[in-house]
Amino acid sequence: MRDSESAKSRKQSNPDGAAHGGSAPETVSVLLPVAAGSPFSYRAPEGTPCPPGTWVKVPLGPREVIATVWDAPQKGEAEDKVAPEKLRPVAEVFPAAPLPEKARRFIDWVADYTLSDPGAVLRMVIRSPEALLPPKQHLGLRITGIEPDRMTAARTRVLQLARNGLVWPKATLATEAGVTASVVSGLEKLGTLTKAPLPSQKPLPLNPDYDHTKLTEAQGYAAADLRKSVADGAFAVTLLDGVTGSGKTEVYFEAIAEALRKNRQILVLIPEIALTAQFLDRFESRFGNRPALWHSDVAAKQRETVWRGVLNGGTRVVVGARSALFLPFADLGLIVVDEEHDPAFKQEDGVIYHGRDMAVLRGRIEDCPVILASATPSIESQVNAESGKYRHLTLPDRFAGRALPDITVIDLRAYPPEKGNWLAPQLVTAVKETLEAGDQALLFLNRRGYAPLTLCRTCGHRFACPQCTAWLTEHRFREKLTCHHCGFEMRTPKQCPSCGAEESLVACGPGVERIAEEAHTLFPDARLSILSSDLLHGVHAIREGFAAIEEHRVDLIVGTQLIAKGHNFPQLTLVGVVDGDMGLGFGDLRASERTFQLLSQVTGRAGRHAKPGRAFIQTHMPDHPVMMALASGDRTAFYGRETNARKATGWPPFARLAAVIVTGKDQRATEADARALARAAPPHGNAISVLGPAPAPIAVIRGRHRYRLLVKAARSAPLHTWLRTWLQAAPRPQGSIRRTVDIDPQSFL
DNA sequence: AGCACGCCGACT
DNA sequence: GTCGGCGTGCTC
Repeated sequence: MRDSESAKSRKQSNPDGAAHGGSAPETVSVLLPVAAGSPFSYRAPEGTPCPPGTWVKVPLGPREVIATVWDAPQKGEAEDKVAPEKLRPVAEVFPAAPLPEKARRFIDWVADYTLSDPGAVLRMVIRSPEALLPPKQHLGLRITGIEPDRMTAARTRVLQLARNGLVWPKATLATEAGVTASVVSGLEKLGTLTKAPLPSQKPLPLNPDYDHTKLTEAQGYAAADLRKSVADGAFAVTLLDGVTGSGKTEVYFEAIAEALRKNRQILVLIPEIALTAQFLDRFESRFGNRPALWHSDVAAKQRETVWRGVLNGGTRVVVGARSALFLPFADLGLIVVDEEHDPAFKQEDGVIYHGRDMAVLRGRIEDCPVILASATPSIESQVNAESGKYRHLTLPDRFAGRALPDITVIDLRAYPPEKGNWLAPQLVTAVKETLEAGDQALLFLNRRGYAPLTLCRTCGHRFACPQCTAWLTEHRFREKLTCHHCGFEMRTPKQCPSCGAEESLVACGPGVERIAEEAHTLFPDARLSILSSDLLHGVHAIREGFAAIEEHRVDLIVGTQLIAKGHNFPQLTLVGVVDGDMGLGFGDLRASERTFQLLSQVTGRAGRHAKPGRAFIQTHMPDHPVMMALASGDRTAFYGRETNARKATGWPPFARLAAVIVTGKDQRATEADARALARAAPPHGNAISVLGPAPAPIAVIRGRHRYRLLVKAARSAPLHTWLRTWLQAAPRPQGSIRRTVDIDPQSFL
């Protein structure tokens, strides 16, 4: 990764943890989970030591907040001057283990790197306040030996169970005895049963040697390499690069096994929570139990258990979304980022960061190995691997010698679909053959809904979002027109709101629902399923959708990118990409890379088991380098070409970018602020250039106008220092205008 | 982040 | 005349 010049000079921790100062009242520096620049000072509680990392509750204005004692400022560092009479005392000291020094340094570095307040980063760490208190002792019931006054049939059944002498959860005892809770309560009142603490739930043991999958020679070689890296224990980044189906997961499981043997903690980051179910199954069959799970959908109670377990070290393995990076690990020994190229690792609001990059940063701070796994690495990681900055392990073959799917590009200009349809004849034939053979086929289109635009045939009225620069997408099943940027929804009207014409509205372009409609007409007997995030709500629905495919309860699947990632479908032998050009149209610097990654991934779904697979990509640009690379399977050539193009034009990873987005309600004021900001840019020679401002591609979102400045810096330039100077020197934004800095922007919307 | 203060538009 | 919208600034 990059250097962050000013972070290096930031505070080192204060190893003895003593608060500074002489005879003055003892104060502690406390970092609050609020956007407040620097830590605040509080009066230290008497008699309770508060070394850095201690979790405390402190008064803040009219309320109390949970916060963390921070390292005292070093000599020469700006000290937080606050009048002694303003000092308020720490309200409470939690008995939990302190936030480890490395986690504190991570917070400081992330704040520094992303130009955020450290408090905003701390807020991402404090995600389960309940976990700071000792776990609640759960009480159950135990038999005492006191005989009840009368015996009944119900009481006999309860006592038969309780006679084993164990402590029973009340509800379990009642259910298993087939009685109501009142029978059990009655016995408790009589003294026959008494409350007793239930044994605490220990994390399930993970056995590094539970199951040894037979590895291929290439896998074994890579696994041995990773095991050694974990055994050494030092920071090193390895790009684990293998085509879809080459068995990357089995390989990094060996690294996890090694870290388990060393009794270290392990963090596995995955891009989407929809992928967890299958991952957990594979993990369990390798290690005998499931790892802890961390993402936004995990229930509060479970989250509390995981957070506490991570802090006290009892939880060994966490699998989670990018937010898991901010868990307070006691002793992290390995980080794995699976599908490291995935755009979902980028957090786009609040503290804006890239999960993969922050994982590498955390690995460096924790001094532990980091594994980046992908079949289609990001250009960034690929370049780092080629330059020797990252170690590079390659798995060339599909597991058990299975061939990659045979990919055919369909030129839509020469072989268009029938009028009003979206599937070219060649693809229709292939689907037909596949279904007749009793196999499954997938039609992929990365667009939700029925149609991305609706217009009136009579007057030309187009349905646009009232608060965004975007057309409304028709969702025919829900009979709604919706905006995918702000969530605006309206019922699909019967008549045109502009000219009043009836039966005049037409859908333009396809979404998955429309492809499903066409597929149903073409293959009326096929069992059809649509997999799209807006039709499957929650982890369970998605899991059920996947299960239906795995168990061959559906024949033909129409899906968005939800289906592209990480799943094995044994009977799936055909993948048809409806629109291979989506995403190539915009002038986004990563358009080619993203398209190549997504289409490699989705076509890789075909034929992962005994049967060979094939894939068809419909395109208007069969000569585009991305299409040529996919058709020929020449990945190396694609990466070479893309890397050279970036180098020649001086774009990342050969330069560094930062975006400043200026947003506001008033278009003119917003544009004026963006221009003023550009004018205020300090001199910077050739190493740093400011592009823009230009209206952002989506010029209005939620009623806020958006202008964008792009800062392009040589890799050696002091980008962060320069940005800070710039933003501090620029005139304060007025009114509702906001400036957001995005370091290493990924999306150009 | 909250939360209060303070300044301008619509109305119980 | 008030109610309440949001812009602004502060919290040790």
